[in-house]
Amino acid sequence: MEQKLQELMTIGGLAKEAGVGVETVRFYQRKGLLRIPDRTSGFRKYSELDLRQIRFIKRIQELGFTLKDAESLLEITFCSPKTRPLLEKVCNEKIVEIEKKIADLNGMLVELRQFHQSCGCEASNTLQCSLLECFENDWECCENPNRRKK
Amino acid sequence: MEQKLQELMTIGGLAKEAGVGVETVRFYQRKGLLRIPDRTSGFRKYSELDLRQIRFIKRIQELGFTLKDAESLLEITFCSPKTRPLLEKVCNEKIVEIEKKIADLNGMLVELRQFHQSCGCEASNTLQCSLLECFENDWECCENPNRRKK
DNA sequence: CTTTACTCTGTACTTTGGTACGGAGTTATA
DNA sequence: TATAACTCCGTACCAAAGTACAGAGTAAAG
Repeated sequence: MEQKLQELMTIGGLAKEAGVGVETVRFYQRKGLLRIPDRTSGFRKYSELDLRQIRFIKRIQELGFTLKDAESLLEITFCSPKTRPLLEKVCNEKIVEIEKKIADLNGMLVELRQFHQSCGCEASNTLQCSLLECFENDWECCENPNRRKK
Repeated sequence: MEQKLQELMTIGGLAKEAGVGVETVRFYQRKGLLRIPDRTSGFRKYSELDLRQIRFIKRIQELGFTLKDAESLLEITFCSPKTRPLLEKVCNEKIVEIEKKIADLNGMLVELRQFHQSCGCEASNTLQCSLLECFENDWECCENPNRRKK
């Protein structure tokens, strides 16, 4: 553990490395997502750990989670036997959540592809159909020349 | 087209039918997402079309679009050959976006499941490892006793 | 005919995830 | 040493998508 050799970053350096704004770093600190840093003559000093943590947060965010989620994931700092029950719970919740999200997105994808094929792209050369109607008629309005199913 | 027979709804009725709040209807009107309704003695009167339109908006929203997207989709009232290129573009962008999101989430799921098995559950009786490290080390930190791969 | 339920307008407030700004102090470069 | 570039703090602001409220008018039921 050679943390003495580690040169500390200023907030601007950290922000640049992490690809976020300086204000964002301070915002994360206010939100409790970053530990309160040491200071040298008033200036915040950050270590590699803080950088990794911001990257972790950004990663979590990209996956569609909120900062609150990121916070709870960061709370699972160590998975020792003591923290395991909580950890397992949070993990399970997260897994279920992600599975649901994926299912939802797959549903959307199916619908969008249908729309793209039937209305937006290949079909409907001269045929006019309203998008509103397409939705309501399960996208059968365009492909099917004798529409008006109801 | 028997629009004369159609009995018009009041804003509350519309909102209830559409499953949204009264304020939401007025908000949509302000935003230009609903046409300006006729009035009888000051009260807004809505038709079936307005109801269908709100349902459309809600559906679009569920599919991960914003109100702005909904607006632009509503502008594409007809998918004629003329509007098709734009429509196709919007669709494609959305599809790519969703596909990327799903891929990311699947990655996350794999990671979380791995973590759950190796750290959060069966394994790691006395071993301590941080979630942060697990992420960074492609989850080899826990299963593999001789970790520190780099 | 009164009371309750609804509607009207306009403005203000909410949450999430940041951005921007003003006026001061500090550090690094020329 | 001067000057640019950075940092400090607190506050205010932004967009999205609503939600809430005050004070007024209207409509429908008993």
